[in-house]
Amino acid sequence: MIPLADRLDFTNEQKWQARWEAAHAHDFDEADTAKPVYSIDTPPPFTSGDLHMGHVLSYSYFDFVARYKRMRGFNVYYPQGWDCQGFPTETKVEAKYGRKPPEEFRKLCIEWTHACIGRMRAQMNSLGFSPDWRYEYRTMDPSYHKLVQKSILQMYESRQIYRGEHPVFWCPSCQSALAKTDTEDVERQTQLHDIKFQLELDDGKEGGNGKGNEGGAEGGKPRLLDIAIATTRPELMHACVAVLFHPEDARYKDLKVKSAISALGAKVPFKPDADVDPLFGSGAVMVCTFGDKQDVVWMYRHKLPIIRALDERGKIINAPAKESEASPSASSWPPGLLLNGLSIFDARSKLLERFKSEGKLLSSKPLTQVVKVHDRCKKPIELSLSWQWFAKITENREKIVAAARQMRWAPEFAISYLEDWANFVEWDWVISRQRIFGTPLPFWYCVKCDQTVPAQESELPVNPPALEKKCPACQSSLVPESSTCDCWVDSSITPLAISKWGEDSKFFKRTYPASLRPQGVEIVRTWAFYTIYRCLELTGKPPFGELLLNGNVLAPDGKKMSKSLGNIIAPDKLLADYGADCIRIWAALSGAMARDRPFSYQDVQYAKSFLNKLLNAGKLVGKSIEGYKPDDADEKHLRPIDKYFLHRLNEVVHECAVAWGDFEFHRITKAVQEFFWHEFCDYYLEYVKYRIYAEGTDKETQQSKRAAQYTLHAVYKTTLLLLAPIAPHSSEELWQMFSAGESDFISKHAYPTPDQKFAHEKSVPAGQLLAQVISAIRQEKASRKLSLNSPIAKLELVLPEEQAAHLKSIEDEIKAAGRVEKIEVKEGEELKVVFA
RNA sequence: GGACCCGUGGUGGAAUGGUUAACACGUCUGCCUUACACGCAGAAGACUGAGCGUUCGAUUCGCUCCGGGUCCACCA
Repeated sequence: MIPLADRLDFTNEQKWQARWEAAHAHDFDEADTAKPVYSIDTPPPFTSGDLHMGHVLSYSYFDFVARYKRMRGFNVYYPQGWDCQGFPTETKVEAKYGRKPPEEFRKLCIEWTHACIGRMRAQMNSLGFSPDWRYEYRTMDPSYHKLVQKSILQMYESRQIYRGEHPVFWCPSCQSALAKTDTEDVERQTQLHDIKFQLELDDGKEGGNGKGNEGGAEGGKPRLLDIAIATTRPELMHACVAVLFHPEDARYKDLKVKSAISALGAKVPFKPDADVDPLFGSGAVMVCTFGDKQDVVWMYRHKLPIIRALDERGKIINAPAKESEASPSASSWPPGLLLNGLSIFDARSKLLERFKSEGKLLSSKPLTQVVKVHDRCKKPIELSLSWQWFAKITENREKIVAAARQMRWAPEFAISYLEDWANFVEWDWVISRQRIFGTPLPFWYCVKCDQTVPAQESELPVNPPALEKKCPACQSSLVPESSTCDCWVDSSITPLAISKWGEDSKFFKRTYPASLRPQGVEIVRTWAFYTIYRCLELTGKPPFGELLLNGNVLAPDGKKMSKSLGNIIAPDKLLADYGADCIRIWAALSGAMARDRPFSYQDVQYAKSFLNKLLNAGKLVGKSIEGYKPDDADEKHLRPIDKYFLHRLNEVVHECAVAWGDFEFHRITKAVQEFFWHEFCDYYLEYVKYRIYAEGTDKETQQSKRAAQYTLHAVYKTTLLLLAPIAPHSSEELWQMFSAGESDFISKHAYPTPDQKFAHEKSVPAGQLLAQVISAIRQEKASRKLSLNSPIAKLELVLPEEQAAHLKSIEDEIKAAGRVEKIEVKEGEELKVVFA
């Protein structure tokens, strides 16, 4: 018997982590082709340098699963990667080193990221996570770039990826494209102007003077109807490409309109659209390219033409420079109105003045609106057209949803996030970013031939700006693509990366699709959606069997953890205060899936108490079974109460088996804890002490002792096995009591499964009666303020006849655990104890 | 504004179409009983967010409302 520590000592955890690593206890066994493979497509965390509690929660989840599956005989493939590239790193590196040329900057980003990974990997190890680090990957590695580029080329080949013009956020002041994260919302005061447009009606009637008065009948002109259009951006008027109204708007829905005529005389379509707010202004809205994001939505939806209204400096362009150049659709551009080259502000006042003089400015009133500004320069941003790369998600939405439905989602409702997104998505996925620290897009362009030249597969990984190329057709120099991939392009092929897609077909066949994809519920629309799409396109097969979704960890106050609120819980601090197993038990107890839960110190504290209990009970059990070798022959001498506890143990084993199937970690933990602590420790250990401590050498005493040892051994050992995936360090430490040596890890043993031989249904009434009697005695002692070990000379036990039948089999336990010398039974309605 | 999730003793959270609704923390009262005071025993504390409906019966099913959260969109 290896001596156990007096107190819970979680510094032992590092010892076990080192031993597991040295013994390769969690390695995927590539050579073993007999065992079924269970592969986990773990989320590569963004390499910020620190794990947060959300990571701790979700990574604990699938570490439980990995450890459990290993114990169930699976060959578990559990790699861990890192999502390295992206804007936050660029920001931090720039803040530290300032702006640098791209190559140098990228090197600094890589260096920075390696340092971050080092810290995060150490944190993962101290939490006892058990990935197979031999398969570690980083999205910034050349080998990963190669894979991403290969996937891009294949999707380009199959026409899933194309280049097109697309509006992006643009800062006219800094002259740079921005990601959404570069923007912030600012509330400001502006003017809302009602401007007169006209509708050209096509209802057989004829209009008169074009002023909208009905019923006139002069000449063959179409009838015109005046309407008001509300806008805060009159300077974009020349880019007006449509006027929309709500389909149920009674003012417009029954009109037969040929076209709308803008205040600048352009004829544009007049169409219904459900996104128009009929209560705003006149209920008619002009669509310009691009006043705001809604305009972009409408532009795609109604296939409207694009007129660039502003250049990269935010100056007006594409308005007629001379009167003779009035746009073709404008039947009557106002004479002398020259806007090109003016700033937004100047153009606006010039136009408003003009409209006012023409009577087209119907009203102006103040409006509070929220505008997007560049977070650095605080200047309002514009949407600007630029060449970008796209992936065709809109035409594949049904396919993606169908594939998602083939997978099992835990919990089920989480699939609705994906379905909603698929139904809602308005335009294709923009996969290019004008950033430096990202996977380069492997393309060149020939300006002369107007053609796109993809990289050769043999050239991968490739950074186009670093490789000069000639056009295969005309031999002129190609222009390299300098954009990089959106980070989701990298992470949406993790199931392919880990399964060595395109490199090792045998390995791929064994590990793809991944058995499990664990992830946060908030990235179903991105990570899950894009992964399903891309992997489906690239392999023809859905990427995973089931998905396990986790929610977010909130601060103890129920709010989102944030630096500004100062309510962040740091994993390192918790680790120092409680150790990994307590944190893991906390995670298991937070197991309400895909739901947010506040962090709870109570849970960690409770976990600590429980592990302490487990240790102390282990000391008693260890002492009690010292020198005992389990022997099935002892089963013959089991007392009814032994059978009852083996029966209960078996029920708990069964409950755990069911709960594992549903990833209900809290049920597993709760079931084991309650049984072990409040049944086994609080009752059984007290029942058997008299047998364990018995000195008698007679056969009967020895048999009874051995039967108790048999039961203690079975319950304690099984409990450790049940907990091993959740609290691996503590169970490993305590397992030494049963183990053959240091390399006999608990994780190498089979997870308990229900065993019919322990199903002692008949022992249940006696077991329950004993608990009731002991509880009644304790209650009586408490009410008399007696200590629990105070002896009772004579106990009067009142109980109904049907219960009395079971009394005989538990009399010894009542006497021993209750310190009762003599029992006198009386018949009565309900159970009662009297101290005589 | 849209979709989804949640609303149970002071706190965190289980469970079930049917007698007194787990468990933990906290509180109160005893007890240092030879594994454990990070413990043991006992006690108090909940009309299960509000209102309808289905049902013999609902906390559990349906609807409405109120409150909280997450993701998305955000306004001419």
